[in-house]
Amino acid sequence: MISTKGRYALRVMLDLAQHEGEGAIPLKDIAARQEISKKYLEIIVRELVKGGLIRGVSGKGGGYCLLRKPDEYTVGEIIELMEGTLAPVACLEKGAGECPRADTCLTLPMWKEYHDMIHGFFYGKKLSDLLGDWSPVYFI
Amino acid sequence: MISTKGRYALRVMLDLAQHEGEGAIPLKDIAARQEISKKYLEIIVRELVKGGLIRGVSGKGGGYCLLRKPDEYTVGEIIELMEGTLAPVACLEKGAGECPRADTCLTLPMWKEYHDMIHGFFYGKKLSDLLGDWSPVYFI
DNA sequence: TATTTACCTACTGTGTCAATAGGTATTTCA
DNA sequence: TGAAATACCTATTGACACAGTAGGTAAATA
Repeated sequence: MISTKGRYALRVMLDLAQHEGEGAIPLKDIAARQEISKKYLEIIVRELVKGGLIRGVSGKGGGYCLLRKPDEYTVGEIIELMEGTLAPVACLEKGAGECPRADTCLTLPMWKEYHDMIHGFFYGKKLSDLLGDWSPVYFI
Repeated sequence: MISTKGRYALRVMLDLAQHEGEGAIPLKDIAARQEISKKYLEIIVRELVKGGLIRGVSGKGGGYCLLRKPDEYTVGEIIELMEGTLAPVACLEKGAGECPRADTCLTLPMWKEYHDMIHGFFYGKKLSDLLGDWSPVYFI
């Protein structure tokens, strides 16, 4: 299961994308639209800021805004930042030492294949791919 | 992350598959080969028995055995039995009521796609697919 | 200077994970 | 018939993460 942190973070990013160009978006508004506790969202956006995905603007008229265009974010980087890892098993985590059973483990190849698949899935999706009702731009 | 229950259950099933035709395999032997606490494995095999995947034989000379051929098990049914669900989000769990935000949720379609993908991955893999060093059968 | 916002530290209840402990029931074999 | 080996069962536990809540400080604007 993807935790609420990962799922809420994605919804925050989408909310910011939907209000792109409107300046800093206050968390209060995001919390109201998304029907998520503002207090809890504070924790989530703080991690997004620390992770370099968004920017916070203090003071009156402040809020949060994207640092890139929606098509320059992948869903993978958002989810992975919040979840810590996309690895399905500990031995595939970055920085994990080689498991002593690795040579004979019958399941490891499958976990690798699975990991590659979900990694490809999430990193192959852009934030903009999830924005549904946008006005398409036609290249003439 | 897939829990140890799911991963250990898979290894137990593979161990049983590797010793198919040798009668009941005592848990003690499986625990020794897999280097997993026998006490903890007891919990896992009990669920496998209750789930109808394996059979237990009490008494001296007893143990556990598969109820089907290794190519008649999918990895999916094993993992799903142990994990409870393969759904990545609560609103996609079997028996979950429709989320009130479902109509406007920008992320739901992606979670559905993700769910379908991992479901297909695990249910498309047979237990026998993970057995490495088997003698291939050539169809002439 | 008042207001609005982000930003920060700390705390908490709940539940799951990953086992462990200590038994009882069942079957086989000598 | 009794000892041994096995499955089967209930209960307990420590650690940790999850999903928040509470109550503040700092910064910017009008």
